[in-house]
Amino acid sequence: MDSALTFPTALRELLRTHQTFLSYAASHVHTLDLTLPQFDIIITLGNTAGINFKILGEKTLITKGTLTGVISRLEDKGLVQRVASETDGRSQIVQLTEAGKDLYQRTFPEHLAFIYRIFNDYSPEDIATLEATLLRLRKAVIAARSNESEQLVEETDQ
Amino acid sequence: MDSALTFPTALRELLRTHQTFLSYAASHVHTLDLTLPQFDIIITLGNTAGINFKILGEKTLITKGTLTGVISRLEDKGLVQRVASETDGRSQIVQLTEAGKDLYQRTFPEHLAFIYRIFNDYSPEDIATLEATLLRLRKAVIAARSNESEQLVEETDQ
DNA sequence: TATTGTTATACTCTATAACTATA
DNA sequence: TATAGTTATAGAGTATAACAATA
Repeated sequence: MDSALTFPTALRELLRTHQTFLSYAASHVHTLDLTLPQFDIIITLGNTAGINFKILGEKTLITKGTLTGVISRLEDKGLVQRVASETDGRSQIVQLTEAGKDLYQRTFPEHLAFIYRIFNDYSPEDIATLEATLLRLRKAVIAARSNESEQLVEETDQ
Repeated sequence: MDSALTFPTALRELLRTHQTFLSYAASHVHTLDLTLPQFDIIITLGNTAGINFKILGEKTLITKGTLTGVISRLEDKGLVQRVASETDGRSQIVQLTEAGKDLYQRTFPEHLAFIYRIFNDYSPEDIATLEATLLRLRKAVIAARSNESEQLVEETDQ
């Protein structure tokens, strides 16, 4: 036991929980011959008419330079396509192709089912509680991140 | 097509929560000039006398080939050192150097404090509930992972 | 001038397999 | 034969900055 630590060690487990979960989720995604960022793009585009690079990057937390490469690889796989924006000549819309839509509709429920195996011993109420807990956590992280970036903006001069 | 999703879309938020959290945690770790896997090694080695590659890989979910590179980079930074095992000629023990211990003792509490900013609006009971929820989730993921593949990772409780 | 997306660079992580040296 | 760790390889993501086209 780490009794020397003055901070709750359970928070170390929080980090480990996230890591373990991501590793588990990735093991399914890799069976689709996709990376986690690539699958993230697919499910973000799912059930939309297309999203431009700027918004897509904000939603997936992938910076623009990286996003160009990720989208190009998905394009090479025939899963997404670039379409010029009609309202802004600088902007490119990223859409799922028909193959991409097929993949999304086939694998997203499959992915959720894979995730659901985790919850064998959970009651429906347990799952609802977990989802509410995580949603609140997500909002709290976003709030903290906002405060952080404000501080970073203030510190940009070093 | 709107009824195509038979699974709660809230689980999509679960993925996003993990991602958002990791991104937030990474933003602090990067200020230490460390990557997330490197920091993971540091906090795993913290308050231990050293761990060999095999166990270290199991704890951090980094495969051996990758681990060699990660440890070498940390060695280049003077934060860890390799020590030959006295009982097994094949085995290398990885330890924090004095600089590594300093870093750990200075930054782990700092990291937890950074994480704690998320919980501004949480009561102590809320935090306890969240920790219990996540610990249960972690155990459930490990159980699902065990069922999924034959290569079981022996988890040591802390 | 500011913004959108691309290109270029250098680094790190990842998975995999072949390899060595011990056991 | 099996195991612990290294090396080699190819691919992918990351941050960062410079850049072109458009607003």
